[in-house]
Amino acid sequence: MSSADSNTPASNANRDHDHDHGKCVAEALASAERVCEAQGARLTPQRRQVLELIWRSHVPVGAYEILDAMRDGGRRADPPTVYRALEFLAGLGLIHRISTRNAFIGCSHPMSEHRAQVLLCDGCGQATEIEIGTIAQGLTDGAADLGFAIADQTVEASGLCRSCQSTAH
Amino acid sequence: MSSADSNTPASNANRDHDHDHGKCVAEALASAERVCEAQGARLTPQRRQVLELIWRSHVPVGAYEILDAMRDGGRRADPPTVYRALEFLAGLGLIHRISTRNAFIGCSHPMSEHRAQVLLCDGCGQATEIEIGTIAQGLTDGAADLGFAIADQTVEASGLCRSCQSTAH
DNA sequence: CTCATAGACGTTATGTTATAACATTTTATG
DNA sequence: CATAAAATGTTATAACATAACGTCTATGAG
Repeated sequence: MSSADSNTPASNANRDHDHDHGKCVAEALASAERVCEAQGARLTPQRRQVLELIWRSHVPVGAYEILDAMRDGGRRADPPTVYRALEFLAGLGLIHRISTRNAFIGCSHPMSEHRAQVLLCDGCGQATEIEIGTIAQGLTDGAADLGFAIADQTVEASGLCRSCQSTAH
Repeated sequence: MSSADSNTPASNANRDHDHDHGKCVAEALASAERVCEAQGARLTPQRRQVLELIWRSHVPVGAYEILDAMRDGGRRADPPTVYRALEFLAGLGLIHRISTRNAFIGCSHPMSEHRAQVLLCDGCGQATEIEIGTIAQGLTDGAADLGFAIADQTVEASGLCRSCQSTAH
């Protein structure tokens, strides 16, 4: 087995560029099955395919890339098909929308309630989901001081991951 | 003069729904002049108009709304005209792009270096820029722990502002 | 002054992302 | 099987953004 992976889905926060990605995917699909089961939701073949396509890498994937990939796979598909699947998956917390990129990534720990943050590497394009409780809470509290009740948070940062810093000259 | 305003541009963090908005606009334009002066940048009539249109309210404004407003004002305009002005203004920190809304707001304290957060009310639509240093720093530090060097942050939260909570039933 | 330059702006066309609206099929269930 | 709800198909269009290239204008060097 490869490099620095641990056994938890959340381990992608520390993943290497050459981690065992097959495992990421397998875990993600297994989690998805469990989440759907638990919620009484149906992970149809189409939804599953979209989820798999998103999990092909840790680079956020655009809706139309997914669409093209589905068509390459021989399936007939149109934008609403993809967006419906995305809406479904996001609703269950199985994927996250990356607002600054108009793209989507698989959620690395969909089973737990979380308010995550995302790091986006300008070098390799990979997204890394992290969860710093003090950020989510600090934002909630800071807003509350102004009487503002937060329902939803979007926290995205771009920059360079460790390996892309080494690579850069 | 109206309600709870103080004299600092940053006061919009606490602004009331019926604050003296003329003052917001006047201050914003004055700041813009100073920033441009300081940077050797030119606040052309067109750029100034876009900035004024963004400052018509604290609700994030889409590029095509700006475009329509410019046309209503009798000026001929096309999308690149607007996007160029937006790019210019954002480059100087005079406006911020709201990624989760594909829209823009005037920056409430453009003179100072800052890594702000934005609160978006789902009721009235207003955006409020806040600056909680521990959030920006916590994110930077948390990323650094993973070897990730943050260059840029996007922190947006949606929910209900104080007055929209009162209003809601 | 006039010429060269760079920045700003005009103009056309197109690329990219997302959703509205309504028809049809599939699935779960009584 | 009948039925209702969920999922999907289908067409069309809305909404957001930029590429590419041409023209104008302010400004400074000579």
